[in-house]
Amino acid sequence: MSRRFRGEGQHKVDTKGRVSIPASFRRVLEANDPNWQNGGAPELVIVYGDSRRNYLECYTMGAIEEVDNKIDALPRGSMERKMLQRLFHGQSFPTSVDETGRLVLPAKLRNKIDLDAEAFFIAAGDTFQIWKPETYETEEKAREEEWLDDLPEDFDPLIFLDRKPES
Amino acid sequence: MSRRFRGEGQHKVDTKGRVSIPASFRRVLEANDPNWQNGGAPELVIVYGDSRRNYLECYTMGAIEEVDNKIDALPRGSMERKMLQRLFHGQSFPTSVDETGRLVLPAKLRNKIDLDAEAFFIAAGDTFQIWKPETYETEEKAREEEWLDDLPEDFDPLIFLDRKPES
DNA sequence: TGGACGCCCATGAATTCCCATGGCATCCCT
DNA sequence: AGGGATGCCATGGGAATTCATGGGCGTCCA
Repeated sequence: MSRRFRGEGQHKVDTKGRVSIPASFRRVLEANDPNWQNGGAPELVIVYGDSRRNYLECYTMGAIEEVDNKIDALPRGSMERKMLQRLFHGQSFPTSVDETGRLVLPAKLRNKIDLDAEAFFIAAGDTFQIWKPETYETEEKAREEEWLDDLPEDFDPLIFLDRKPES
Repeated sequence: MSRRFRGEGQHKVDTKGRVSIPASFRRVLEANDPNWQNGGAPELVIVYGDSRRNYLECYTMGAIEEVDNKIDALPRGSMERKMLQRLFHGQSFPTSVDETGRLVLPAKLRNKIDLDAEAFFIAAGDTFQIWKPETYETEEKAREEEWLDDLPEDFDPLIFLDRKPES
């Protein structure tokens, strides 16, 4: 079925660190978990990264496997490979969604992004992210505004779609 | 079949947020949904955007896939890519038209464009838009009038067809 | 021995599914 | 041409299911 996540949502985090994920995200996790079977709990991998990253990035089993394959293809001992292994193998946390559609975020992960009572979820292609709502609001929105301010009043981001990427 | 939507229409929105879409739009959605098969419910993606946008934009599966591909082609980590991902992956809602030809607009989306008992539909190339009738009337019509006022009495828009856009 | 975590159950609200109606237009038969 | 019969269209209502969220109880282990 669908390979990409779509949509956003905000859910409560209880004292145990349990948090529902948007229902539509569950469907994507299920569809991209080769071991998933009806009724079961889909697995996923949460990549939390180094101290500078202030959100959690969630990969479907299919997506993380793709990443793993790409890492395996890099020359052994190369810096790139080391860095990516640290990020995706070291700074990550494999888990699964329970039968009621919830994820359990261990204290360690919650503290890392300073999450308390609420969590904000947003789709980003073939992964989705979990943010502390305030962080998302201030950091990301601010960055967005700033960026938009450099553009004409009635600018429509869509023009990027039809422009060749520069760089 | 036809790739573009054509026409406009107005329909009632019931208390559950259900609203019929113009019948001709359904044919286009069906024709542009690779997974659609006779009798089934065509899927679509509703992009609602940030707080400044006061209408909903509906993409056929074919159209949204094109957008996705273009986003994938942008450099990872670029601002453009992030912005477009936020808009098309985050601020969007995947759904489908049911067997009776209706769409269900969740409260969140209805509130966003302040929709109540009626919804106005208008074709826009390979997408169509949903407006609160009053908003469309005041905002869009006004904008159109204003624009026309700047042009000579006997101006014919067809001239644009053969002219390169100025950018 | 007290968290941290896994598992089971519970509930109100939102959402989906299924069925129903009246109105129009079209098609077809006599 | 008259007059159904047919079929799609717009809309409504209620039942059934899923969601988001909360609480309790064992258990493992530091």
